[in-house]
Amino acid sequence: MAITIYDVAEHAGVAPSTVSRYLNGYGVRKKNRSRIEQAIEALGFKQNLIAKGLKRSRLMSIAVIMPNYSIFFMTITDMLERTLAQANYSLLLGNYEDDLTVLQQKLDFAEERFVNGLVLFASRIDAQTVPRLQQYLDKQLPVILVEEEIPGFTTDLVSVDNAHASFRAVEKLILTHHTRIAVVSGDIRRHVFQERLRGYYNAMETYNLSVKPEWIIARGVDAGDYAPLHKLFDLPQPPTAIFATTYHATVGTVIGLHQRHLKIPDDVSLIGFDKFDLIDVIEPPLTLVSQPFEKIAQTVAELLLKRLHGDYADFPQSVTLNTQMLMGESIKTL
Amino acid sequence: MAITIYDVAEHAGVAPSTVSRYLNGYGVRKKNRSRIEQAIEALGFKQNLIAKGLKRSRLMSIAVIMPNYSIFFMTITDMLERTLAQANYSLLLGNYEDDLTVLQQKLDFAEERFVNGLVLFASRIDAQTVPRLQQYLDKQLPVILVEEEIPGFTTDLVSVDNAHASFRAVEKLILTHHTRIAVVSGDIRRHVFQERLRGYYNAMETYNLSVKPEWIIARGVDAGDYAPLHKLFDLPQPPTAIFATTYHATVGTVIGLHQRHLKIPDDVSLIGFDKFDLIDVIEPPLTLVSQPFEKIAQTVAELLLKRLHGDYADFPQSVTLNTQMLMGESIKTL
DNA sequence: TTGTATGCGTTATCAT
DNA sequence: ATGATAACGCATACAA
Repeated sequence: MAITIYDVAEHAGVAPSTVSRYLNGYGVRKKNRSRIEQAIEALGFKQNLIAKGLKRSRLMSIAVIMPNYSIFFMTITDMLERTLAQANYSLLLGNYEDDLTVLQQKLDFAEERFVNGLVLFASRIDAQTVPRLQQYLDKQLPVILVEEEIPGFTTDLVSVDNAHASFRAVEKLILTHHTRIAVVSGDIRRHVFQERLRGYYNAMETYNLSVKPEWIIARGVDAGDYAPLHKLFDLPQPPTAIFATTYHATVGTVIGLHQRHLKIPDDVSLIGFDKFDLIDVIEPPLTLVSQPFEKIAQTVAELLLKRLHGDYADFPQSVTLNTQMLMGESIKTL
Repeated sequence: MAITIYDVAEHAGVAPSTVSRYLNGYGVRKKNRSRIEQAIEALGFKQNLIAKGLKRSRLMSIAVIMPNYSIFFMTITDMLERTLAQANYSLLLGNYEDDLTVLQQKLDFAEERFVNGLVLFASRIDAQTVPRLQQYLDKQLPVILVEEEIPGFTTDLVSVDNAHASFRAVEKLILTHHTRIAVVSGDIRRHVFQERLRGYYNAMETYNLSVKPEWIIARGVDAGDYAPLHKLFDLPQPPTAIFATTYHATVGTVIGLHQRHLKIPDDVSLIGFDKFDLIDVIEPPLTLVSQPFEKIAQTVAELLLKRLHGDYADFPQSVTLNTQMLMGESIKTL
């Protein structure tokens, strides 16, 4: 078969266990070390991850589980892959389709494959799943939550300042004298979008502006369904500005407005969320709340690696990263 | 530790090897079978994939390697995951960033993890990588290519009728009396886009229409760079129709035309490629060449599973699936 | 068909 | 610091 530590040991004139120790970073006499290194080089030896796994019950892999394969999750995952691959971890991908039953299956699936840890993009995860996740932690399997916390589950979390970012975004509109500001929100059942909506309410309240319920489009502008958006402009006093709290809502709003022959920013001002490639193609350039994807991925990876090394000193960490406001030309000063 | 086949064997009053045989679908006496099943149920036994892997040198996983995490690849991957998970295979994801050096690394990485097979989305893969891929095949590791073949490498391939689909698309424009038809193409270095372009040329030639070189925008309308598109309409005789050969090109073209205040289809007719969710949001509904994602994924999975079962009877298979033309309202009859 | 015994490649325990 | 040896959980050659 392949080259094993026995072959290396023989070639180097030491015992297999010494080779093993060398490979795992234990102390080895200088002379032996160089001989082993030479043998490894000469023979082209590579560790057998399965055999190692059989002892360790871990396969040097990280489960990355998300509610769907959207561009946001995949962007983070992509960056995660680069960092973790360097640390010799592979990614085991899972899509739980926003279904907690499927999530349980994926968690089982991942554990049966002896993953070393879990990165979970949480979406509407409730108490029923918490015990299952707790089992991961109990088995010393780190769980890092991204974007959204899970009520009742204490673990590391990497998220952004959703409420604050939204506050600033809406404030920006208010300071340019907009008072009738509508919101096109992502799925309001998700905590992250509730937070962003909360930022909106806070801003409106802070500046003593009243909010009409009909200004809040709660399910976003999903595939083809921009009727809610149109209703906005059938109001006797239509909004002069829109705050879109997610990428899809942003793009959907742009097209919907276009469809209605409303020009940005002349007829309606817009501030959106998330800068992905397709957004560059929109005219005028949009003013956007931009999430630091690279930084998110980096933070997740660092935190995960730290836990994998057994360092739980600062557990649980909750890292909140700052978003950035990209100034485009989609806001008109009234 | 966990429950092993030894525990099951003891509980069932048989030898461990009998349990193993049962688990692997070999003949077992009826009485023993039911006792084993009962024991498994009672003990909550689950196979240890690592131990199994140590014998088989395979970890019940499939490497899915792609040049980037675009929506096309992820859509297929998503569907692949569902089918393969049912067959107890996990997906090991890799992004080779359109870089053949990285691809080699990913191939090594996957093999070190003892994947059972490989699904490869090929993009501009040349002869230098072929020997490495051939090694996979030589080790009985099936390699299924998706969308694009690799010159000099013989293996299973699942693709769509790119040239034919493009021919029909352009023909559709021609039959509605368009003669000046431009193309916004995906990266022309990729075989798949060359094929689509070929379909265009074929159609034009078939109908005795001449093609001006300046009608061919070869790099697509990438992030923000729609200058090439604008140049089209600075021509003394601008095109009356555009054929966009990829999703990005399609969306980019829509926005670019909008930017230029050209209306679809009144000013310019458009036929694009690929129907993803965001496209639903475009007005008017576009006429599109639609790829059968579900069918592609299904075919890949079936073919892969067949190979994994050791059935190479019809190797190599080249399955070409039919695209569909979705009739929208983006073509004007002149 | 079933049981026994051995090996897959590594790590860990125990001496030395 | 090093070497011999026993696991880890399963599959299989061989014998029965």
